[in-house]
Amino acid sequence: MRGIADSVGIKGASLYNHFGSKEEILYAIALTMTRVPVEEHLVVLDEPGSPAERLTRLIGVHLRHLAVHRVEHLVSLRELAALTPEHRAVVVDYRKYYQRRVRDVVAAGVRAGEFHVADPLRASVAALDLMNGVSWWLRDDHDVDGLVDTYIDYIVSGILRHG
Amino acid sequence: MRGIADSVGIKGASLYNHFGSKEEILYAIALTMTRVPVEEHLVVLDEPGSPAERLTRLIGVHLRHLAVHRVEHLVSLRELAALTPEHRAVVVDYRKYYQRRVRDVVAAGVRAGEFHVADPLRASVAALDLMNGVSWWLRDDHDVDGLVDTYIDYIVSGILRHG
DNA sequence: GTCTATAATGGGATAGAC
DNA sequence: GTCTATCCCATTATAGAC
Repeated sequence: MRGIADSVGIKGASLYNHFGSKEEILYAIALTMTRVPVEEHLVVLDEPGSPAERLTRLIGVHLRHLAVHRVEHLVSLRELAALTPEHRAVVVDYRKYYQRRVRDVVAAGVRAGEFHVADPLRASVAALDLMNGVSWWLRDDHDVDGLVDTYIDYIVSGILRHG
Repeated sequence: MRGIADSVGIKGASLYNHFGSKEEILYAIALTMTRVPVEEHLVVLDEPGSPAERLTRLIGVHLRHLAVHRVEHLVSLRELAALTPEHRAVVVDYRKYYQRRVRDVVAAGVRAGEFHVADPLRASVAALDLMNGVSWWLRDDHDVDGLVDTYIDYIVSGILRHG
């Protein structure tokens, strides 16, 4: 709490004018980091285009969001266990839904003959692990555009064998 | 500490007959989880065979080790920040060395015309992220043999474009 | 809304009996 | 080598002045 307060330029005790508890702060971070992707990223999966085109767009928005909110992403993962069971369930549900939608577009690509994997769920888990792994080592001086292009290639052309 | 003691069937205070501090326990876990892969896995990179063959064997031993020591793997990642600077440096150095050796075999594969990636370092980071991501969701009832085959395919044929 | 001061809590660590 | 009892201290949280 003191660290958070320091970074905002106030004392630890003053945080309690804005949040009821530490858990509430962690929940706010974790909730934002899972709800925003569901509400704002997944729309690209409903736009026109082939599964490969739609997944490609999702990889872009996913990685760019992660690049901007790297620390919050790590916090929401690390502190998931510190949430109340109720709050944790909300976050986990958002994550599961996101995962499911990625799996669905992979499965659609397989049905359309664009992708060639035996197990769409496993491939979508791998794709998300690959993307989320970026948050462990990304630095501000990295070229995000190049990163996005490379990871689209790794996932779409690589893991999913498109084209 | 009390949780660890419970799982061993003794009281928390009795742990101090075996370890001097909590940090010492965490260091023992983290050190084992980084030194063992360096000392025991990397030998497969020195055995005969093409880069693709040697990397394929490394993926196998890496994932099987991770499947057996899933919890320790997560602990050593999560508690890295809890180590003393000296201990953390040792662990980080082992990890960097492992990473470097994987990059080297990827680079060798590129030079040999087996792999087709623009940046061997980035590809090796992706490959390791992909493998290590498994520890977040692997369960005891998963088929590790099938997992290994799939991930070899994702990495070697997928990301690295072999064959 | 922020501050200082302080309470309350939880968990790492120690002492000493057995 | 394990136990109970306790200490210690960092951290979360509250009280009340300004």
